[in-house]
Amino acid sequence: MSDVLNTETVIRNAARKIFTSKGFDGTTVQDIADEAGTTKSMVNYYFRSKEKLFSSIFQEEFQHFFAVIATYLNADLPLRDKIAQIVELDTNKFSAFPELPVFVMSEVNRNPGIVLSLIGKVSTKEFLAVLTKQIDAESKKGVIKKIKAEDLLLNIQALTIFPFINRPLMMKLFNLTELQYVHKINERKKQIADIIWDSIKI
Amino acid sequence: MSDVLNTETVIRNAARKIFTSKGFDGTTVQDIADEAGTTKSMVNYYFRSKEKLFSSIFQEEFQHFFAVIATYLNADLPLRDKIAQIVELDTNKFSAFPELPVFVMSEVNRNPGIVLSLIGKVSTKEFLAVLTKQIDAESKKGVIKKIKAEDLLLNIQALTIFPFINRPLMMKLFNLTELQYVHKINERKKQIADIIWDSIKI
DNA sequence: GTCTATAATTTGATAGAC
DNA sequence: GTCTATCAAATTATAGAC
Repeated sequence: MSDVLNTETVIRNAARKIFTSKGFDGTTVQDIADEAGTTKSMVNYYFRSKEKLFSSIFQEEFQHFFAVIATYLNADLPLRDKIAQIVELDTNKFSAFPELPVFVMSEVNRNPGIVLSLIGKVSTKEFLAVLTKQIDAESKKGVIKKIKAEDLLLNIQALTIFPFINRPLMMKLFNLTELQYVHKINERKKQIADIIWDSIKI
Repeated sequence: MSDVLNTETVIRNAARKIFTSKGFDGTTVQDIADEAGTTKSMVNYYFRSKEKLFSSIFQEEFQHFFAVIATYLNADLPLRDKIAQIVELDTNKFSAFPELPVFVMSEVNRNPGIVLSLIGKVSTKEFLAVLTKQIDAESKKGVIKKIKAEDLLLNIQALTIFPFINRPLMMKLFNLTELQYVHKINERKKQIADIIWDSIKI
């Protein structure tokens, strides 16, 4: 592994940084070239257009966004542990990449034409099949209520992700320092898992 | 009341429509002029600059965004009813103005320099004082757990608002029609109130 | 107040020398 | 592959006629 990255990689890394922090509309090719220490021509030479470069970056980030859930949704764990696991790992991921939720959510709403076509067939039926079966089994045993897997997932994501989207407002309105914000995010791991479990247990 | 609106109002309404749907970065003065059926010159004549016009619109929308909570947070209602009331009214509001959550959340993250200065002193201490006292009283009676008012509010907002931000993804990944989406949003009113109440009741 | 014209920059993208 | 130069279009904003 060389320490010197080739130009294409340098540009890609610069583009990821700028796009994820300023969005497609707020980013110029010049911004990316400056961040990469090169020229607009080089950006267009390697990626043909701003939109193609953006698409490439978004696709990566979107997969990153769903990576934890996609991996652990079908794990062989009791439901309660699975919920706690997903909340824990997603919180850690978004703490490491705090701009990821805003990036995905903003672009999906602001530039659906560019973005939604990239998402393609995630075939949600399969995506949720194992979890649905698990809920079915545990609800027949009378351990939990009968709920839709997609609703369970929506509530987990809402409670986990919203604070990352709401962060500037939370810090402003609740007068939080960066440290207090991070502390609250970590405290929430257990709280969220409890809220979700309480909402489905019998 | 005349049916004919003056130019300033027409421009303001056009600006609200374009800004809330495309954001500050995605909007041009020309877009607004076209929507208003006038010229760029007129937009700048009345509002001096794109940024000043945006600030004016954002301030209005931000107040709109918090209107329900600000009104009902200190209402004289049992906590359980108050929670249900806020979820119900906020859901109705965001159903009528579906772009409001994305607008506020995106701009707060993408253009904090323009936006956060407009929010000013909402003096959260006062904002939450009554609710905090109410929680204190009911928790001393042993009816509910002892929680921070700000955390309760955060969870209510997360569960209520997130589906409006996540809407394009939900519709795509869960294969929902517009009608099914609206139906789910309305079903969630009771579900959210129950989730929140279950999470704090003893 | 409203318009046309235009200034001054910036944008995304390409041409062409090396 | 990398650069400079350049294009055509678009951008925010202003000047000035009416």
